[in-house]
Amino acid sequence: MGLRERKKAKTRVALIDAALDLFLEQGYETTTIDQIAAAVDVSPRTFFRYFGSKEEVALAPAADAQDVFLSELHDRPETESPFTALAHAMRGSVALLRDGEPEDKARFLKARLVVEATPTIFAGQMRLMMANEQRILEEVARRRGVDDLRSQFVTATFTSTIRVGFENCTVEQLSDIDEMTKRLEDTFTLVDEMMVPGWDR
Amino acid sequence: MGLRERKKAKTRVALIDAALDLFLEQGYETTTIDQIAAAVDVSPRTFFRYFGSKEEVALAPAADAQDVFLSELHDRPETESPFTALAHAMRGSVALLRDGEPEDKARFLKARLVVEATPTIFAGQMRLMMANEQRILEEVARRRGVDDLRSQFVTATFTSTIRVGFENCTVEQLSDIDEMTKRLEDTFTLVDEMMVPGWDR
DNA sequence: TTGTCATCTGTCATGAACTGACATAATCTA
DNA sequence: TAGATTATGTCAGTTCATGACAGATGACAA
Repeated sequence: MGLRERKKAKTRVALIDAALDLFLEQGYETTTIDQIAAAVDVSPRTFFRYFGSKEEVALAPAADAQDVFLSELHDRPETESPFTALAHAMRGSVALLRDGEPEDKARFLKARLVVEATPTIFAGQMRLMMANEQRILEEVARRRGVDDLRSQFVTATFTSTIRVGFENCTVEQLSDIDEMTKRLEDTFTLVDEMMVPGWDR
Repeated sequence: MGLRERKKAKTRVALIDAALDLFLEQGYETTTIDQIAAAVDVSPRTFFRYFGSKEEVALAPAADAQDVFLSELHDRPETESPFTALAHAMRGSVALLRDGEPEDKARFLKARLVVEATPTIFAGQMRLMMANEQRILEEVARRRGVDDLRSQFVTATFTSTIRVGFENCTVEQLSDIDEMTKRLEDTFTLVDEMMVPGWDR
């Protein structure tokens, strides 16, 4: 990796970190692009060369996490039923985060706090999840052999499960990956109880 | 109702209609507040006295529809299980629209086309749905007697059902309420097949 | 009817989020 | 080191959104 590429990656991360810190400190709406750019010593125009919008920088960690999840999903064995594969892919993604760089973990949790605190960003995350749902649907349809209403419902149910699992957490729970994992498992268990056996086949 | 109040309601509807027509004609991003205001012969400043943002005018019909749904939900008999009450409230809302003023119907369908065509607005609709979900959750929790993970899941499942039912429609399906109803019933039937009896009690 | 009050509306000024154009500076490659 | 690429800064301009104030309009009582 050349110097140019390394510098770019560094600037990108610096912009995300500076933005998240400012968002947490003084709120998303009240911090300006100028402030974020100044904190990293680049021009405001350069900010927009890294991120298409102010919203995008706040959602960058979430977007990255979704890419990780998708990659985990594609690595699941063919024998697993769709929902089982989805659940394990989720567990794998959380594990990667837990065992990864502390800075990455901190960044992810900060981003979650910002999302929870800002309706605009929360909506953006929903849009992100919906976009991701299309990619998940492809995998579910592939495993089931048909792209029908049921495949869509299995996919939507997974999204709901994740959403419910992450939602309504206290700040403590939001800041602790183990707590998150526990909550997630409770929700997966609940789904198991509520669904007819073989519902996702 | 006094003249002032009538005038206000008229201006509001005129702004929505003008905005939706412009959005459909030339796209959401490219139409300006100035254009919308000019089409209704009011100042741009006045537009913002009726709607907090450009997004809000596009989502006004969706927001109104959600209020109707909530009202239908509260009218459902106590004996119905949560999901049954939700499904019937949805049927009731659609029926009200079907049998209501043709202009209201046209406005609702136009708004749906705009939402489908515009990612930003789509995200906004998600935010609306999430906000509404909180209100739905209250009713589900009330009927079940407890606000727990299961109540949240029942609520989220309903939201998913509606979303899947309305999603991936052709423009024709989007423009025809009977088609929408049919699709919705198919989805409700599917949920019935996939869930364990009494799952929402 | 008329005068007073509350409310709505238009005008103006301002700030912040973007975007295109172009020049400069940094990196890469031969 | 020279020349090609690519990143960055500067500048000008558009649009969204909001506060302040003045004028217009409907509401209401004497």
